[in-house]
Amino acid sequence: MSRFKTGEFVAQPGSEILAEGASSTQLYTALEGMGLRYKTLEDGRRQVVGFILPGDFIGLQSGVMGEMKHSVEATTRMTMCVFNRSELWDLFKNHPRRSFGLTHLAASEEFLLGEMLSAVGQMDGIAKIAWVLNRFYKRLTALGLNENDQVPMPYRQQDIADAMGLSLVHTNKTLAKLRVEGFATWSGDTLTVHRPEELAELGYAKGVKPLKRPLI
Amino acid sequence: MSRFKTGEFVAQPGSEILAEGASSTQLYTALEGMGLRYKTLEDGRRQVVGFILPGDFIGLQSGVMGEMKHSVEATTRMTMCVFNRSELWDLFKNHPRRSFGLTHLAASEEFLLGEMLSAVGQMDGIAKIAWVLNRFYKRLTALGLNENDQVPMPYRQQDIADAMGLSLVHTNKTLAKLRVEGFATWSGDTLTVHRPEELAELGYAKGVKPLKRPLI
DNA sequence: CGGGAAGTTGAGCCGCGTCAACCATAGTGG
DNA sequence: CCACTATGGTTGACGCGGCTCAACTTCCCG
Repeated sequence: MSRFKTGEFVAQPGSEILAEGASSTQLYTALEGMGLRYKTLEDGRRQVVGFILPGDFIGLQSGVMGEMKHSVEATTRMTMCVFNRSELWDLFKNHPRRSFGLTHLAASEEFLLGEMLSAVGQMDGIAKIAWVLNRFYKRLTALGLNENDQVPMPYRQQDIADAMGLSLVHTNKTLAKLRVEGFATWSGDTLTVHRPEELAELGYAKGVKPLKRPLI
Repeated sequence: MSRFKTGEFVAQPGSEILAEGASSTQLYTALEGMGLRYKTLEDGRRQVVGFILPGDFIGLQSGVMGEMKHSVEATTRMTMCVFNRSELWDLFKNHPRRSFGLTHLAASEEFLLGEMLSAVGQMDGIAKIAWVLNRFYKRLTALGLNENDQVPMPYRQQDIADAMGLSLVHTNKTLAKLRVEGFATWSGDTLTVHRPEELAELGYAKGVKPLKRPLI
């Protein structure tokens, strides 16, 4: 895969990596740091459509559909691996396994979005918050970033609110509820989960397994 | 593409084509009729994650990830084109254009889900309903199924409610509002849109263009 | 020490969910 | 041919979860 790598790129916290509507000629894989995918509505509201963790691919839509359908922003400092879009073709022509992996990746994204849609559409406030915290905890644990039930959580409450379709105020109050009830504590940029099982149950997510993704 | 076709399949209205969790060895393309994609939560609630129209691909997740992440149900009688999963490999190995098209398709699905998530997460009741009706109207018009501002609409109100995260009752009342205000009338299995522009505006969807998809 | 960004908390209201009838249509069996 | 039933649509009453507004508190960073 290193054949395709054309360089590394470092994004500063708060900077926009790809803009909705842009047709970038570059694609990225996140190596370190965390980011956000979001869509902006005409009245300024924002829907967060995904959290970017190390290993995630960025810009597939642009590569395959010609333009990005959401923006991508670095939350922490991020280092990324850069590819050129033109190499996508080479990949499809000469590396069927890799291109299959890419499709797998797209299907996985679709799966994640479907899960999120179910949460946003069907759950009440407390379940939504429990659901994201749990999903986060599981993904980061799978990445080996869990130390003593603590995982990094560099986002703002507003990001979680925009992800789950709740107001900032209500998100805050719901987090407080989870805290005093002893399920999980999110303070500063670390999330501590005290009772993983019960948190997962609150988020109706007993059966969700971590995704295994083929290397790319 | 006909090389890959292994047959045709007809599904009766109300029947389940693929079940969540199933690892089918068959993939389908819808030729005629309409269907639903949905996820079922543990407490029985349902989130509709997509409407299937002629030309849509069914079972990509199963083909590429090993199992379906949502169920698929025929709403009307549907006729579908059937492929075998094993042929997916052949496609990736020997038909880069086709496999690229498949990835494009997966990315398009992801895009649609993102749009839907934004609507469900950020809009209020009337905007949500206006948004789906408008999306439906546009997609069906693009398929040439529009006659005199009328398009087929074989779904139940419950399906729309489950798609937009609203209760059946509130969906019904909101539809009534759109009807008396003269935006759109949905009666029986036809949807009549009287003022497309204003309906679209209600749904914050001025800028949404129909997707062009490469043939598969 | 001043200013801006994020988090916290209370008050008050309303959109939407739930409950509960009731109506319309179509298919079924006696 | 007509009760009987099932499915889907319609409408009103009422309560609550979550939104908005608004103040206040940290905590940085210059």
